Amino acid sequence: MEISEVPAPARMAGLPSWLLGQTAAFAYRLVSEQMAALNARPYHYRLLVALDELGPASQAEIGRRSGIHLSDLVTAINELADRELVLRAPDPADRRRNVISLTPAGRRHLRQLGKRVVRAQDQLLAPLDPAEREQLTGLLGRVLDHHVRRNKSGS
Amino acid sequence: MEISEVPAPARMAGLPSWLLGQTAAFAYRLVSEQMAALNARPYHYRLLVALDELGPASQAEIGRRSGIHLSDLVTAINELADRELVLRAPDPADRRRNVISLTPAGRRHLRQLGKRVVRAQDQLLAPLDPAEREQLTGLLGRVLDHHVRRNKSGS
DNA sequence: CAGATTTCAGTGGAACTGACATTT
DNA sequence: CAAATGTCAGTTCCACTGAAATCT
Repeated sequence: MEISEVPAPARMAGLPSWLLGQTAAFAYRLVSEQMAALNARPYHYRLLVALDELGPASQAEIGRRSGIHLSDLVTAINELADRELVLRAPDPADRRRNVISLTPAGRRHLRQLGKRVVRAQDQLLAPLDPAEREQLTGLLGRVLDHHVRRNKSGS
Repeated sequence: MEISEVPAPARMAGLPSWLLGQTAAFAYRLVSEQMAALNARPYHYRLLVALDELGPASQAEIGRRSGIHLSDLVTAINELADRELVLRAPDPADRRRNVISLTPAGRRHLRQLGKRVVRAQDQLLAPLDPAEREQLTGLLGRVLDHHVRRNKSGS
């Protein structure tokens, strides 16, 4: 991901959708770079966070919580299970299910990733002071909320 | 693109990078949907805007201006040339080059796309009043600027 | 049987890499 | 020859579809 050096065609530069896309790309890259140092991908962090908040859970539950597609979850869990950061065990109570749980190593990994995510946020928002950072997250949160609610009812 | 219904795991919901990614995804989808009605993709709009600002230009120039990768440009121009929205002609002055130019139909197409892009922005920012919209674009612009400048020198 | 869960194979767009031929 | 240009084939990542097997 080298990302266009943004010659900023005049007509694009003012478009919120374009600004969002470009900024999100930088954000994603910063986070990815931080993760890569621990051989991790953003999906791993999202998954581990969801798992940490849920406790041992089925893949379907993790999918709903993390927003990761079920088919992608399979892959991500495979990757994490191979490194013994999570454990995948059949649920004796419901044999359709796998119960996924964090291992101690997984918990450590999550903490390391967390630190790096924070670092990436700081790099991302470097030009903004704390008040402005809150303004930005506040505005984004409201926009996002609006669309999330619309989509929930629509599905 | 159905997009996760965003169950907003607590630890993600506050992360600017996550908010940006999610919001950008909605923005991208809104723009894409608007374009799809005219059998167009976002790449087409970016390309046509660049071309309109440049006037007849080589593919390399369009790539630099639009931020679209040269190899992707080939495809996008093929698609637009097939519909006679742009014209690809060899440059007599430099036979390595193709000169790409807008046809009248391409210009009309661009105007139609422009209207739809505006509509998408409005859908995107629906929950914000005009002052807040400016705040958001202002903050995003500053963040983006910071990273663009960093990357320009670094390449 | 409907419905949920897990898995797998595959699609599509965006962005990129690498190689190549051609021309300046 | 180095550099620029255009083309093509292929890769990676995210997000998603569709289908199947298994189980409640």
